[in-house]
Amino acid sequence: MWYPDAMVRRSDDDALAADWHQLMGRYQRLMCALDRELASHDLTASEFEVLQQLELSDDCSLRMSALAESAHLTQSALSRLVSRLERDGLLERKACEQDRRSQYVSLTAAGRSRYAEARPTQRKVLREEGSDCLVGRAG
Amino acid sequence: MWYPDAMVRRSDDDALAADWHQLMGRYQRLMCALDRELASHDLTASEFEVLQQLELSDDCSLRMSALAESAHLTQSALSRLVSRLERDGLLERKACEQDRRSQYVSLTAAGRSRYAEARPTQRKVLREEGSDCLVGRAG
DNA sequence: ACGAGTCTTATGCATATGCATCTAATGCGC
DNA sequence: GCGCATTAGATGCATATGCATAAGACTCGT
Repeated sequence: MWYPDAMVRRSDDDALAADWHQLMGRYQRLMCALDRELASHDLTASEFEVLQQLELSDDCSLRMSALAESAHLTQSALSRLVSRLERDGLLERKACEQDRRSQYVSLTAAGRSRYAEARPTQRKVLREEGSDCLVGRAG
Repeated sequence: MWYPDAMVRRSDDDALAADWHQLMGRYQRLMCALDRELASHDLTASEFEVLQQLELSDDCSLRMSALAESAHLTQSALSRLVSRLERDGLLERKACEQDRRSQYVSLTAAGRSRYAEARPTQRKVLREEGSDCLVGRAG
């Protein structure tokens, strides 16, 4: 069945809006719970995510832009977040030889162990708060 | 197959984490796009959501607590958000007769028309940015 | 009727975030 | 080699947010 551009079927749009509404709900609930619980490890959910992406990377090291991409953060948000974690000794910036505009970010030993400590907490929250809204959606 | 509490199957936890990672990505991308586009109507995505929940309510009026719940916002976030929209004349607080702790929030005419103006923009963003990560997930 | 406990909303404070912009470095055409 | 466009990352600024708490209103037991 066909519809002109200017008259997209109302129900399609509304289904999309309903999905988005649901997505917001899941995100807010999980994000708040994670921030609250991870606070005991002095980490926010975003910070944890950055540590995790580094841990999962080949040599625990990524370029800023790649890290921003994989942690779903803005370039500016990542820049500041990395500054915080660097100040706390959890990771370090290293200049890139090939392109002196770029920086490599890598986990320190402290960063790896902080991540190891925090991971069970994060997983517990995901199990407790997210089992009804995450499981089976990995596709 | 059975696993002791302290040793939940690694793959289950990791699947949950992968789902959460994906959820974050979808949320961030859509939220940013919505904020950017809705700015042309002087609205944030959260503000739009509040207007929408009011519009969808029976008499365009809800108690603060109910509104916070249905818009997926913290009580404090909603309180300030409502103050902003009230200052802009898009909605108004009304005292509740039965319980003088409570407030009713209701759309003004300006609020309803602002919502009507903004909705096509929001729907357009959902269609363009969200078609690949929302459709079919309404359940 | 009084007081303890609960609920509803507002607010002080600290902070994370996005956008716009800036600087420095790189690449590309000529 | 020299400009010009592009790219990487840092930062000024304004703002939205969460947590903790405050203040006022309600409830219920005694």
